[in-house]
Amino acid sequence: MPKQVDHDERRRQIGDAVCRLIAARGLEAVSLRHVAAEAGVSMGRVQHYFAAKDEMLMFAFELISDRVAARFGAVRADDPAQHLRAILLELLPLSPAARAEAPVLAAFLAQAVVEPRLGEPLRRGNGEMVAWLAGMITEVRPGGDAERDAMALLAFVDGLMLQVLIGQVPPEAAVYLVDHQLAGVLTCG
Amino acid sequence: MPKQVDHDERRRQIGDAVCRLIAARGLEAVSLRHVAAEAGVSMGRVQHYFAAKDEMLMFAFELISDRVAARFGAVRADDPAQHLRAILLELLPLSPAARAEAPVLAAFLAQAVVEPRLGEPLRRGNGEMVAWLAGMITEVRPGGDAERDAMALLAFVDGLMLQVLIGQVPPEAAVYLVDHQLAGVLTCG
DNA sequence: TCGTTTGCAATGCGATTGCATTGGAGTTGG
DNA sequence: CCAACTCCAATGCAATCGCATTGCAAACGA
Repeated sequence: MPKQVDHDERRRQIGDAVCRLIAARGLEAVSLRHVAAEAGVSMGRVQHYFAAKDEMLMFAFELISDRVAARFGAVRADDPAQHLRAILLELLPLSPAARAEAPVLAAFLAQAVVEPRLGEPLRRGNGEMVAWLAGMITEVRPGGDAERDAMALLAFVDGLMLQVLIGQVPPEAAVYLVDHQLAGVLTCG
Repeated sequence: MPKQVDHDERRRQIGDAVCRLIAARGLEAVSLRHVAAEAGVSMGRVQHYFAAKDEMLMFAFELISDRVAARFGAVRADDPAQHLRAILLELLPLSPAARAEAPVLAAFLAQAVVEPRLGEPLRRGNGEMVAWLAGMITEVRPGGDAERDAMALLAFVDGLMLQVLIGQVPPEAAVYLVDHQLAGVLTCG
């Protein structure tokens, strides 16, 4: 076997550069040359690890999806209600990690409107999220349409994420809104 | 005065083509040539009415903003609560007109994350919307933090619009969710 | 040592981009 | 009639795009 490098690590570095570009200047700024420059590598290397631009973008999408999932998985809480709240807040661009990932998510979310290949994994991820939220809601407040409340909560934090990203809602206000929304779900119907 | 045409009408026709392109294939499909082809005119004409691509995109943004505002203005209801509900439903891609405009709004919304010049008018429009919603909420249910509930409602329907657009939530379910959310706001805290 | 395979850098190519330029058809005030 | 002005079609141009091709350095098995 000749010269060997960590293939996955190289792909991850390039995918990172793609995400940074999307976060800073949007999806339309992603070109092979820009990605190579952002990653500090040659364009030949980018082409060596990704056969086509589209494959690179899909990899970047899976990369941030996995990263968001990892952040969710790292959330710990004693109380189920606190766990629920922590997860919802984790979706908002409050922490540095979330602030870096949220613009990328928003860009892919909008792209999914006109690109069915993005919509499919996005729907699956959202579906799992709804199922998890519904389970948590049932645990905290048995009875009632937990799945409906889970879908409503997810739509709410998704929209709130965008509002915070465009500077419409300051982060502290977003936390306040989430808390009130959550209270409404868990106490009222 | 030499040959005269309806300048605003011509700009509107081209702006319409831009919106159709965005709705069908996203912002990145907008090029002078594609717009000209979609509008059924020559590229020279597009250039004659818009000095730069950016100006054309901003015009398209104002165009759909005005159109959404017009749809809101056309909503009539006897009951303030019914008025509130009708406006919220009008934001979702349920009617043919809203279905055509929502993908365009979503594209500009995502673009506003990385383009401050879009964020400013978007924030102003959202601010007016929140003020109106808060007024209606106060009218239906005096007392309580109406502005907070208005912001929450707006974030909720914004997120729900995206969920419907990507096929995550069917339209009927969206109506059901809006009704329940509204009931929560107007009856509980 | 030598051939083979991997990992890339470099360059080229056709297509497409936004925009500038040119020129002419059509209309009207002087 | 004609100079002037609007409207716009056509074409050109430099830049950038995604992708293909080429070639070579490095590393290992034989």
